[in-house]
Amino acid sequence: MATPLPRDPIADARRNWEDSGWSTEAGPMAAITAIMRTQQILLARVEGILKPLGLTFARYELLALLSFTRNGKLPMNKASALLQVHPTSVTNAVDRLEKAGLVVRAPHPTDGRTTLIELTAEGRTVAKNATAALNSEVFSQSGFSSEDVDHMIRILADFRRHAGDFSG
Amino acid sequence: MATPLPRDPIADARRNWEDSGWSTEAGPMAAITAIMRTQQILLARVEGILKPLGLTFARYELLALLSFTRNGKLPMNKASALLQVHPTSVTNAVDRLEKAGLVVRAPHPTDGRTTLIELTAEGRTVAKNATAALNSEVFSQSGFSSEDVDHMIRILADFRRHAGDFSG
DNA sequence: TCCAGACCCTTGGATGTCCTAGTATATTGC
DNA sequence: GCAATATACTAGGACATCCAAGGGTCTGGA
Repeated sequence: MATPLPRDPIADARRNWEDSGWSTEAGPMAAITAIMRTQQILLARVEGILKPLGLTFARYELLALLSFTRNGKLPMNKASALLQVHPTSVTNAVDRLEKAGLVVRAPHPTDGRTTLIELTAEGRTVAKNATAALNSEVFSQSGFSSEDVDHMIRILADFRRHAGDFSG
Repeated sequence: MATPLPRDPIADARRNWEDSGWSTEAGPMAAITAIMRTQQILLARVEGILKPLGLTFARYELLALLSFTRNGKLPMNKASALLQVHPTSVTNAVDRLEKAGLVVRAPHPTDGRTTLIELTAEGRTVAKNATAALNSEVFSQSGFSSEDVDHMIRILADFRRHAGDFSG
């Protein structure tokens, strides 16, 4: 990470692919590899901002989701569906957030199987601060031009819809 | 994954951002969140293909990198730099690949600090099979149009260069 | 020549993700 | 009404990633 490489390793990989007879697949391979790498860079930035606040990206996402609900409550399974992560990942995040006093678990009033996650007052404050920090430190200077942002949102939304994330 | 959501959760998040006074940051937030989710979807596909071959994406990347070198050897630190992951991640991957007989560790001829990773004959075969599987099962039907692939490669390369990945 | 600082790899610890069960509660269908 | 099926959450395990530390090896300047 310290020193930039002299050449783009993904462009090199693409050339290797083409030289090996996979010309058709070289482009998608390069695009997918670039997405993987970009995600890694962005995640590192986000976690760097959240760490001083005692949060990780996974926990922040849950906190932010709760803060945008009307009453700060959400069933675990709903959170799992909206965040599109495995239920055990939500259990893990809630365990840690609860230990930090940012959320509490509460029984569902009518369904005994369901557990509600409730934002605490402190959790709401931390969520607000974290959002402000991410907006000013990451999102407002993402490194993407405005046109590129729009373009990516469109491309990736098409992809996600096609992958079955949502039907809208 | 089972059932698609009725609406795009990222588009909803974007609306929440705008309603909270973060209009400027809403776009980049949505784009970045979409990249995170897309990476997750793609990684799951890739791992699903590699699993029957006894590989994970991390191990495959190392195997593929080695298979494209002239003699199938690479110093650990070089692999770490090219794959752009932490040195300990390479140690971890090599440990498992070595246990599986796909690579071996060898001392560097002139620098006593350095360890070389060497592809075994079996490792080369597995790498070839894995690449063929990924090309036919993932890259050849990525879900991105040809234009979108080109566009993303350009956008993400700009981003990665700007982030310090490479200087070329 | 020789030692301090730089570099390389590994170990140990914290997190997160997924999968596979296992337990408890709801729902459905006969 | 009761058994079979479906749903919700959690425990345990496998992997991967990063960071912090530690021990071995080089190298350059005094």
